[in-house]
Amino acid sequence: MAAPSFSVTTPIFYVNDAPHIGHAYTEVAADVLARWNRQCGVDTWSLTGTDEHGQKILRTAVANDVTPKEWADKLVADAWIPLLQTIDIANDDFIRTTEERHESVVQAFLQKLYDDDYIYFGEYEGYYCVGCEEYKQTDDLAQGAGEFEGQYVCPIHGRPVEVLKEANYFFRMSAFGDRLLELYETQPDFIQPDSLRNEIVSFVRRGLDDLSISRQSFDWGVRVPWDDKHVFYVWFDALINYISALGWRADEPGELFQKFWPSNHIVGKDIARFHAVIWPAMLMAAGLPTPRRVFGHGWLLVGGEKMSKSKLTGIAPEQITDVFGSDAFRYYFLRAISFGQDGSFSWEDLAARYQAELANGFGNLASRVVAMVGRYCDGRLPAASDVTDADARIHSVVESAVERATAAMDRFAIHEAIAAIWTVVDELNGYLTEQEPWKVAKDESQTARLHTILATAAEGLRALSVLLAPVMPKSTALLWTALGADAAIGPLAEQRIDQVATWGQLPEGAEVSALPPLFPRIEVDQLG
RNA sequence: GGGGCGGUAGCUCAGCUGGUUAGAGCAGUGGACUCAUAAUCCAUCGGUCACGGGUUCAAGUCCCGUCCGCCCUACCA
Repeated sequence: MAAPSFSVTTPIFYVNDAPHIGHAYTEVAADVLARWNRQCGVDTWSLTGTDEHGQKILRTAVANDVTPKEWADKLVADAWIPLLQTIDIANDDFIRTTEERHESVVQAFLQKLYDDDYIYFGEYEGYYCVGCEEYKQTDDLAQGAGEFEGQYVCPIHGRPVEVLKEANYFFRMSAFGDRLLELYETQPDFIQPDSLRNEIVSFVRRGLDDLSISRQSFDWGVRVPWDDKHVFYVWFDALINYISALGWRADEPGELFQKFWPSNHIVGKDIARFHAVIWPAMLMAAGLPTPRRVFGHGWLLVGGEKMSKSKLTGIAPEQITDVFGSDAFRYYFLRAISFGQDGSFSWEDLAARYQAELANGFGNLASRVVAMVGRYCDGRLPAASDVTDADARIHSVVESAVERATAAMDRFAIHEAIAAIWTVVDELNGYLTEQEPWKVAKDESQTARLHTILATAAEGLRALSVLLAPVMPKSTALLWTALGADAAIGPLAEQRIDQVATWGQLPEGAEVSALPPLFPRIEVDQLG
């Protein structure tokens, strides 16, 4: 049997404008899943990247008086790569659709479909919205007013649509309806969450049309290999990134592809259909395995409305990380929002959770334990001796948290996993208050008891560091070092989640060093 | 037009196949404690479960209707 492996992708982001917290949310979720699996000892691979073709980018570039490639290069360098730094993403690869390694795979993939008669030449006429990059049915359109009087306008972009008549290549997607339904049936978690699955299933049940997959009205795209007057439609080009990055070839699948395909796709629910219908149909046509899972997360609501780039309600991730840090960003969005559902964002809620959960809960817990080991044990980790029910209870809470968090992460229920882990924070704070080590320390006959309490608390922090490392890599690393764990048992990133509940890993005498506040209080006037 | 989702404490949300006095976190209030980032711990206040009917011994939980918010999707023209 092959070694367990896990691969996860984000959508590749359209480089037409700057990243907002919705993009960052997707990135963080995928990153946490990747880091978690990696620390479970699973061979893991995570992918993100940028989507750089299409008419919209061409037009934006022209408007800015640069070539589309120059425009894309600039945004990738100035905005999208830095985003990954801002929110601390540890991706294994970053693919750009303008890279040769991608374009050649797109051509090979579609050539194969063409050779096997899944692609044919046809004609299409319809209303086309440049903003959406897609054809619209008339009922999807609004009547224009004012300067656009008498024209159809796209309700999303508020701009008139264009009538296009194109002779294009079409993909025979209509042939795959039954096989897609069978896929949804036999693999119920192929599309998650269930609400989204239901939508997709009923969409496919109504029957699928063939898809126009090429354009000849402009040339910013991957050239159709058998007809150089055409370029591929941007979505067809883009979806293939998931296997081009793995080095797939028509004749030679390649090592990465063999090992990591099929991947798990994390996407916003608005593009779930591309990933759960079109993409698997393309893969079926090519005779390749369909994705492991397509998970559509919800939208971030700001003031009750979907945050969107076209409505300019976007918040830049740095606005948050500059004040609260990347760990808090990662924690907040994954903890406060049920993964898969829409979630409200507000500065008030962010600040409140930062204060209550990170500063007062986890951060302060770390401070008090480390400070007591310093004060009462000269900074040397003490050993536990006679274990009371209270001590044993800490251990069992950790065991239960690991079990529940692992089960939740397997379902991509990230918020549930974090909630399960957080029971350890709450339990430890209560344990310390009840055991009153500061009182025990005043009685010299109770030194053994004092040591047991502090050793138990430190073990709890060790477990928390490991369990929370995927979510908050920076602060847990600080805590890990302060506990002396780095020197005693090795780097945090190498600690296994499936072994974290084994008690007593921190050795007696480990050097516990001072710890600055992990989540310093934020003054109100620092808020954006 | 059809289908789906949501409307539960000030805020954000749990409440599975109907079953004792509807829950959590935060915020508020009172108390305990001092190791810690004026942190922690305990207690407590707070809801006609959108509205109106119905089924049932029993409904937030099922059925019908209405209102509000959102999503998917058709047709006539």
